[in-house]
Amino acid sequence: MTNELDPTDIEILKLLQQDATLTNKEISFKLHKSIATIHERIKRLKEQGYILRTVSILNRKKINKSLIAFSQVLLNDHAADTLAAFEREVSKFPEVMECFQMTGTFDFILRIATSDMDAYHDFYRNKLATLPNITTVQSFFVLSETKSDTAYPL
Amino acid sequence: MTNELDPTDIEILKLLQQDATLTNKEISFKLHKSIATIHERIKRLKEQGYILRTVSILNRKKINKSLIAFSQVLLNDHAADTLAAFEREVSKFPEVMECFQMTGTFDFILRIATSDMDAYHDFYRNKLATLPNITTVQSFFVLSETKSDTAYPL
DNA sequence: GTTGAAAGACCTAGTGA
DNA sequence: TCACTAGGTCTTTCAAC
Repeated sequence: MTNELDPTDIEILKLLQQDATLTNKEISFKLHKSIATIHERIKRLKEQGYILRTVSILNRKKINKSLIAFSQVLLNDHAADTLAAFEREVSKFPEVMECFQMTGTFDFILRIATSDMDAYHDFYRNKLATLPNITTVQSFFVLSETKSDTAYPL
Repeated sequence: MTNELDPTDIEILKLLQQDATLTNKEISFKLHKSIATIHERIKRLKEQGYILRTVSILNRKKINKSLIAFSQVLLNDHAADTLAAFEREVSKFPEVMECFQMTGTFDFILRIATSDMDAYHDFYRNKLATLPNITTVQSFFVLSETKSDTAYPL
């Protein structure tokens, strides 16, 4: 079986990125295909790793995660071991939802979710700033969410 | 019924943030509750807006979105109308997955998904840079993903 | 690759405890 | 909150095209 996507696969992925509670039946109706075809396609898309996982997205304001920060971190040593150690340790903090190594004037960008500025301060002081080899941390805070999507353009 | 979360609700949300394909039966087994209880809880969590939606997360490298950029945008005018107009227009671009208004030395941060640097360049030149009132755009590119989670800590 | 059919699993609402 | 019930829906498989 081929490992490339045809237009039906693309449409299925578009739909599931927006709403993964759609049943095979509903998708088959939208795409004018049989239920078995849709079932087979989705099974293959999961097996071949196109679909990584299916998750519920929560309303962060209702679960007391009102403050989102993006923190840019610069290290004072760029040996592979140092970078790997930072990645390993920072990933353990539950407040850190994302960690990317970046091009440019800093090394990493972190997305940090906390309840408020006090909680962020606590995280910064007692967790992030205790990691070795950090030169600077520059943080920016989300004032408002204009667009917040997990779907890639297809 | 109250609008606060008890420990069972928290556990359900934790599970569904990681894997929303779990059946009520599986969740009831993990949490040592009846299926009816789990069903009732999840229904309520959706109705009360704790669970916003359920989506499939795709493998961006397999769907030709290898390049992720974070772009910091500074505007030359901060009237409410200007901000709103920028938000409205930038949200229309499918490459823009996220747009947040931020505290600090710039106004917005955008997460942009494209296939490669050529595609990013095209987006920048023909879409983003054509919007009015932009003073500067500073972009950083993801070198590697250390952690990429949609789940909030609970 | 696609289809329809069929069996089994699951969802959902309701009852009574 | 639970156990149980029952109807309806969905998933999953498979022989056949």
